[in-house]
Amino acid sequence: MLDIKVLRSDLEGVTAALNKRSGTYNLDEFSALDTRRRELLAEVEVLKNKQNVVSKQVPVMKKEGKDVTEVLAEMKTLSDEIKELDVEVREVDEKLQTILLTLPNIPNPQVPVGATEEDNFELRKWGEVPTFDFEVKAHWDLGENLDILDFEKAGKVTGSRFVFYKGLGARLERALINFMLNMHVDNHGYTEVMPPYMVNRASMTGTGQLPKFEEDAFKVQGTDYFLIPTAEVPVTNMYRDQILTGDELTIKHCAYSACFRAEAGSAGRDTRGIIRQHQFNKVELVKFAKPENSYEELEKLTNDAEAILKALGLSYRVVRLCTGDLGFSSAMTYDIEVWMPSYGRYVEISSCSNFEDFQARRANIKYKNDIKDKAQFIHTLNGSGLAVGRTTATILETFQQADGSVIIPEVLRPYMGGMEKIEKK
RNA sequence: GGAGAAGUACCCAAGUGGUCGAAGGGGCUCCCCUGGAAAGGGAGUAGGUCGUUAAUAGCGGCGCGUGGGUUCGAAUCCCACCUUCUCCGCCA
Repeated sequence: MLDIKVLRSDLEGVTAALNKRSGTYNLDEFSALDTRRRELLAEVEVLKNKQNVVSKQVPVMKKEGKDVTEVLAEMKTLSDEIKELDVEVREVDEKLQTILLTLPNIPNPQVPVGATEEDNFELRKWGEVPTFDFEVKAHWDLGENLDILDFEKAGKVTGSRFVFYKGLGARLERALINFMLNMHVDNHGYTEVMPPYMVNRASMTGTGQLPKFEEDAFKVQGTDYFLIPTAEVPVTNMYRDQILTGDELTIKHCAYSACFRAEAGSAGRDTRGIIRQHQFNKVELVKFAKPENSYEELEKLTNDAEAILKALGLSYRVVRLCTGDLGFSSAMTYDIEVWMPSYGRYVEISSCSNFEDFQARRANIKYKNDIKDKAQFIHTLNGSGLAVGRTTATILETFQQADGSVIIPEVLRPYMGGMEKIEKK
């Protein structure tokens, strides 16, 4: 959520900044409602003050034996007026709130202005793009041939965009989860969390999924719970409505979770394989930082995610998303894209963002250095470290052999019972 | 899921319609006492948010789990919901 005071003081500047994103934003309605709200408040608060003052006099008058019936009659009228105005205030407030909750974050000035992913800015590349002296197979073919991925059974059991991992496929996915978590906990100083996979409406609103993107989420029928689209939601909301102390920061959490996305409107994209599923595994990194060092923390967080790809020996690049490609809540995002041989291009495997105080304002997460200080909003950050299914897909494709077997990256072998290769039985 | 109990400030806790933004205790801060400390004595102690404003100054609105309602007036009465605890049921 944007700071209403900033909107008031620099409406044009904010409008211009938002319009660098995809979509167009007009804040005239906001402006009118905001003015109306303040007019109403000024009016009703004078009346409430009068009501408070007189209410204190009534018992005194009664004690003195004075007749209060006339005063009470007058107060009844006042009370009715207040109620009417309060209703109006509430209506205006709700409209204002809806507008505020549907406005995206202001891009950081460093974010390149652009319309589509074509305009993202490539910052660095790591590793050699793998080459093959045989015809490259896609991970879905490799997976089915090795009998470690089964799309057909998942289609029968559930529906499209689901998969069964089987045998060493399941083992590989699980190995990756453990490898990633261990590295973030042991080498990067994150505290592991296992979050709930369902969250309430307030949490979804806190991180920015609601109210605007309800159709992207799976709603649990008969409840007001949603299946989490990412562990970011429960982990960030752990600290909702809290004032943290300065010496607690930076808080760093990592969390494995299954993630659930309706992917409404994405039919036809990445339909084959495990790149775009309704349910997928992800290890997420979440940070709560002081504003003065949040961008430093974003660099570190991105490096922490990159460390996984380096250890696995997968070639990747890091791009800074342009304004047109930037997510709703983010002020700046680095995407890490891994080389996917079957696609013949880089594919997103991690998205690392600084939300600045956008989520903190929605979720009401603050901190103060000293007890005497005024509490201020913290900055929240998060990034995938990494998307596990996409990592599995990349490993299968990158380390495939001419005979259809796959060499297991060395760092994963301890997690795979020392096994070096996945091959057809 | 059923039955019961509870949610008051940093913590414990009193308060069933009016002068209650809220007794009392603990804690914390300051002062006295002391060579210094403890004990003892005294004083202070919502945080937040919204509006007004140049202002983190004043003033005002809101605030006793959350949201509604009744009333001239609600921590107190009514309704719904949330959370915690106890018992029962069910279950991994």
